[in-house]
Amino acid sequence: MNTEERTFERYLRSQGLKFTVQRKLILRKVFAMHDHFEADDLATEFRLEGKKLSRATVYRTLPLLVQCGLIREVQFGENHAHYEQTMGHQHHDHLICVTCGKVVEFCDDSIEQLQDDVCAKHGFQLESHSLEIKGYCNHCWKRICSSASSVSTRDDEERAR
Amino acid sequence: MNTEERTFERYLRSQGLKFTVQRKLILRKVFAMHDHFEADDLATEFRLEGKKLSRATVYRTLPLLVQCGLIREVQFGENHAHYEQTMGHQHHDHLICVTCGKVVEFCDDSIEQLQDDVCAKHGFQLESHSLEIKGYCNHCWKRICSSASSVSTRDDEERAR
DNA sequence: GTGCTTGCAAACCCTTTGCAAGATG
DNA sequence: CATCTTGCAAAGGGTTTGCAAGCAC
Repeated sequence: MNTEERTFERYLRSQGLKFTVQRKLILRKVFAMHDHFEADDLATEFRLEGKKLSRATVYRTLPLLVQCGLIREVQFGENHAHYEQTMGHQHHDHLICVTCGKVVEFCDDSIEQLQDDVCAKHGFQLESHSLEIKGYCNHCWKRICSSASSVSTRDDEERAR
Repeated sequence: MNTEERTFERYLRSQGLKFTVQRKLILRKVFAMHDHFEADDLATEFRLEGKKLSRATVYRTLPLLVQCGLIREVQFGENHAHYEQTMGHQHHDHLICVTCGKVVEFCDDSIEQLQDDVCAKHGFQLESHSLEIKGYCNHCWKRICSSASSVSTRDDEERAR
């Protein structure tokens, strides 16, 4: 059993909850995901692998993983939840390309520091923060500049897959 | 006709769209709102005033107002959209109390500058950004510290209304 | 008139929940 | 064996959409 599993099990027991097969499978899948994922991504993968694990269980388990600090919820401006691992990933924020949807992670200590200052100034006790910058990535920006008439949108990209 | 209306009308015409009664009513209501609002807030107000204006029309109109720059969408970590006016409101970000839900607006030029730098470093062309800091407001933090056993949650606050 | 808009209701997506059957400690 | 958990399917919010009737230009 690895670190995440021990952390999760300890958390569950501390709450009088049980470390079930399903919860273990979800934990493993979450830690096998690269980058960001949605609740539905997990459910779909389980279905594809032929593992019986209902959407409801996924939706019930993710908040537990958030509560014990193994994952965090991130906002990408869409009206549904996205998650990412916290372990082995220091805190970071996201740059999102509004054209192709590409997400770039970045970390900036100065910004973090200034956020602490803002909190202090307004008498807030900081708990978490999320900074989401939207713009055009290098690739898309060049394409827009070179041919303003035929811009590929995120929809086009998705259709192309 | 005031500035917002002229802006909206000009935008609509430029797109071959029409400046209907409903669109004018929604625009006015939006500019009569204080702070932040949700699509449903508008629909509900119209209903209360006895004005016939369907939810569908509100949902169809808000994106138009975003596209012409009169309002912007803001994320508060809930899985549905919130909006705020842009005119007369310089760019700002939000501090959100995780306990009582209070939202405080703030503006920090240094943070803005650093965001520009981050974009430049990653070859992004900045389009917009949103910084959302969650924490405990002064009031809630004191209450938590003084009585760790009886913390009022946002749910409690809502129930109390 | 032509074409964009509206209202309605149904559909949609993401998420939550009640319940009876099944697992866990 | 008491309790927590699961899967199912139904319900729940917020949002979108097809369609026929209604307006704007």
